[in-house]
Amino acid sequence: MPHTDNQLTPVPDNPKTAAIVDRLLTAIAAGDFLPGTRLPSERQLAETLAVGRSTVRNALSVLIDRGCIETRRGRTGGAFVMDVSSIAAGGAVERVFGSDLAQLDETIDAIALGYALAAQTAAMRRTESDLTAISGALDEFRLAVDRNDPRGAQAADGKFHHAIIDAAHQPMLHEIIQSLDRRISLSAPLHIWGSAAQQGPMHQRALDDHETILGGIQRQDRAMAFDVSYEHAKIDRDLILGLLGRDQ
Amino acid sequence: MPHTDNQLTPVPDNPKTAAIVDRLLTAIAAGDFLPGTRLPSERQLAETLAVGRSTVRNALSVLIDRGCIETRRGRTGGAFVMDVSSIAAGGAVERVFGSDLAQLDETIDAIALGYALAAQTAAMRRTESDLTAISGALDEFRLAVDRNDPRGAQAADGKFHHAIIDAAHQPMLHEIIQSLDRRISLSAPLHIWGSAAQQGPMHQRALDDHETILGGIQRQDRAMAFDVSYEHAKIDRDLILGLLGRDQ
DNA sequence: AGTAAATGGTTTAATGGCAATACCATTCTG
DNA sequence: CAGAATGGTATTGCCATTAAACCATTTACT
Repeated sequence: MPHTDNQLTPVPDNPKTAAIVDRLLTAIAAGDFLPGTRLPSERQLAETLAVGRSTVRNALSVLIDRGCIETRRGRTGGAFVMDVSSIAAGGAVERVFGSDLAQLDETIDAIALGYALAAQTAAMRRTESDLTAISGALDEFRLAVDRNDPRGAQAADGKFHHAIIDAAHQPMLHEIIQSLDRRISLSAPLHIWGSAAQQGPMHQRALDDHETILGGIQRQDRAMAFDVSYEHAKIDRDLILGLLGRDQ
Repeated sequence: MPHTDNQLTPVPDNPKTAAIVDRLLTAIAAGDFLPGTRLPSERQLAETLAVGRSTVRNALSVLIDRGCIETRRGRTGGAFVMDVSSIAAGGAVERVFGSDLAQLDETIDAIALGYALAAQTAAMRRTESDLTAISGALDEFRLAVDRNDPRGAQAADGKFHHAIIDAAHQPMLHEIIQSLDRRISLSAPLHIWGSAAQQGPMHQRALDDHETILGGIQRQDRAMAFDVSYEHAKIDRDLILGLLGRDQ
């Protein structure tokens, strides 16, 4: 009965530094900067973000502390995104979500709903060229799985889901899903398969799901697209819980 | 094909003040503070938001400039939320969305999708007590419409939709919808019916929609819940376009 | 080899958002 | 009329942030 949600939560300190950390983690989580990749130079980030270089450095030092990046000097130096395993190590999940595993589950559910809504909407709005893009990404994924190429599979997987979101023709949906993804990814990157031991079964399940989802979108069967996407997104849940060493 | 969305948008200046403006607008848009209502005192806001009173005042002055609130002094003074018509006047919509009407449409579509997803999810997850809450809000709404009580109808409408979102049992969905609502509401409050001349027909349409939505949720007919909610949310689109004096 | 260029790392001083505090002006309550 | 609660104003100081140098390291180019 009482629906009094207080929006008036405290404002964080060091707001600019925090905002930069936020943006960089978002970009990393979104796959704009894959592990091993170099971030833009400090001077460039300062200009892009319209802040001083010192502030950028403060933000970068936070990311270094969290083990998300490391820096190298020299002409070809820079800030490099750490490998997934390095980030996942050291209990990053616990550091972010603490003991509140319920919130983690809730976040994953929200992400799953987001992807499912995207697939459902894509089923209604997709054009022929959308279908071409999705099916192209699926072919890539299948090829990478056959080749036992986890890196390629990861890239193709991102492309596939991205193509579906594009097919929903709703840019804000894209933003929302990304911002939700970030909440998980900053501690346990979604694109985590590269380090998973049980790649094989996961990839096979993902491949089946992808094919079913594409079929649903092609036939404009939105219930199918929704349901399979929803369950599919929960793969990440299993992976993360596996990381935590808990079976539930 | 190219899916390179740059997350690295500039960091705003005066971040704390901006954050407070943001939170207050969200709260207002969410209906936590209805028109005519008094906001918490400056000193109280400062404590709640964990900022200095000067910062709160800076934020309030922004809201005053935008015509969202006005202040009165004295013991019973404070910052009062302006009436809808006052906010809607003066081309506030144009000021925010500029000439980019496409983005406005896109935002409304995203909101509609959000409400529709909430209704669909509610259809799957609702408990008996959820149904009681929704149906209670609907009764209130019907009563207010019969009484020709626009204020009451507005309040009951908010309650109805809120109850549906609650029934989806996904708190983040609630956050997301609110943050989307805010983008519109800060310039053209969604709960705008109080000032609409064509209250009657709108209320009747809303009442019919509400009943159909409740029926869909009761019968767990998620397609029905989704579709009617989606179209229902577009009522706001018609209202805003009407405000703009454009027929499309 | 040697110079230039591009990067991260460091220091410094100036700026300005913000916090803390006190006090004034206004208006209602007792 | 006194007190209390509010918005409005002014003062002071802190510190996050900026800007501008300069240093250290590594690579590219001549």
